[in-house]
Formats: sequence, structure tokens, C-alpha cells
Amino acid sequence: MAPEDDALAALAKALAHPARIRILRLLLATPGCIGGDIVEAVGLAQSTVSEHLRLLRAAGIIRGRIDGPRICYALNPGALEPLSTFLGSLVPPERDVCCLPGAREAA
Amino acid sequence: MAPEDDALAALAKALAHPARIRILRLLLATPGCIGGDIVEAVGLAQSTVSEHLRLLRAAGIIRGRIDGPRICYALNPGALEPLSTFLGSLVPPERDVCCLPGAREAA
DNA sequence: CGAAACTATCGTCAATCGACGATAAACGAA
DNA sequence: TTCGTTTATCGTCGATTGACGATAGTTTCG
Repeated sequence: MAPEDDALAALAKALAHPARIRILRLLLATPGCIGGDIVEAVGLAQSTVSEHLRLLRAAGIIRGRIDGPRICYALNPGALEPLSTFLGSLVPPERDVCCLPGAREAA
Repeated sequence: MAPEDDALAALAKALAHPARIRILRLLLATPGCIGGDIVEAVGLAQSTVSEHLRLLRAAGIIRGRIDGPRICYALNPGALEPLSTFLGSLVPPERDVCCLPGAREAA
């Protein structure tokens, strides 16, 4: 069992909860960072949200920076890249639909 | 909490175990289908492997077709597409690295 | 130095997961 | 039909997860 299997599984595990998906969506939609607004957005207890944030942070998916009295959370793009690549190798026996519509090589 | 969050979390949950990642890798590397060879490849008890296969099947990630006395498992590309898309929206502030090297639009 | 606000940690509890052996079910071959 | 092979299901057990309230740190402001 390759160690990369464990790494991919760990990444997937960090995503394997609706609340954590929700949090990532929030961070994605938020230009800067957010702190305690996450709690009311997900509708769970503060301690529970803190635990979800801890898991995401432990997986390297988000990063927390101390910003005054609160903590500023932000996405850490690249942490999910191995998993994204793996999924990419699984799903796209699709043909030439690449990148986003409109994206194209530098003419 | 959007229901799509639950759907994505369910897909991630199906991937959140090294043995299941291993199984998907095996299916990816296997041209046709495989049945009981999976058991010895992952090195767990037959009942345990069967349970992992059941979870993957329940998530729609693999499909099992009865092939004589054995069962032929194969990847179900497209089932993971929502998760792949979501991850794609998270990771790639990358530039113009698209598709695989060598892949290019039909001339 | 307090007081207030925000976050992390602790302790607890029910629920789920992962693993196994044992057993049952389905199918082809003899 | 009977046997052997292959897969699924059952029952059990320990470990982990997810949730909460309560509590302890930090940092800013008064």
C-alpha cells in the first residue's frame, strides 16, 4: 500500500464532511479572510466549528493567520493539488474539453 | 447548508480511506475488469474488501457487473466529476497549464 | 490593570467506521 | 443435483468522529 494512498485518503478525509465543504466554499467566496463569521454561517456550535477548522488546518488545506484579536483563515491552494490530479486521472476519459471555456493557449 | 455540500462530502468520504484509493488505482491500471484479485492486492480480509467495494459502489464511483461466477468491477468515470470540478475551483489559480502534456485540440 | 471579544482545548456522549471470522448466497462445472 | 469457487452479509469489537457545553488562553480597548 503506497504512502501516497494514505496522503490522498487523508486529503479526502478532510473534505468528507458537509460542514467542511461549506467552510471551504465560504473561504473561496471571501476575498480576504474571515474569522468568527464562519460559526454563524455553518450554524454549529463554536467549538464544533473550531474543530472542523483544526482538521482543515491539519490537512494543510487552510491556513490561519493571527490578525488582531481574531484569526484570519484563508485557503491554501496547492494543498489539494495531489487529490485534484488524482481525480483528474480518474474522471476525464473525456475528449478535448480542457480548461475553462474561453481559456486557450497564449496566441 | 446546501445539499450539494452533502453530495460532495459523500464523494470525498468514499475516497477517505487508503484501501479504497488503492482499489481505484488498481481499477485505473486494469484494462478490463478485476474481481477477487483485488483482495490479495490490498492485503485485507475478503469481507473487508467486499465492504470497501460496497461503499465505492454505493457512491457510484465503481460499477459491478456479474461475469460468470465472479464479478467484474470497473470505474464509473463521471461519478467523481462534481468533486473534481469543486477541487478544480479551489486549487488552480495556476496559469495556463492545461490538460496533459501532448494533449491538444484536434487539429 | 480589568473587561470584553474571539478562539482553542477539554471532557463527555452517541454514532459511525474499519476490521475480522463465520456464514450464507449465487453461479458454473462435473 | 452436488461440489467448488467467488462474493455478499452478519455479528462483534475497538477506535475514531462529530457534537455539545464548559473552560482556559490571547489580544485589544477602556
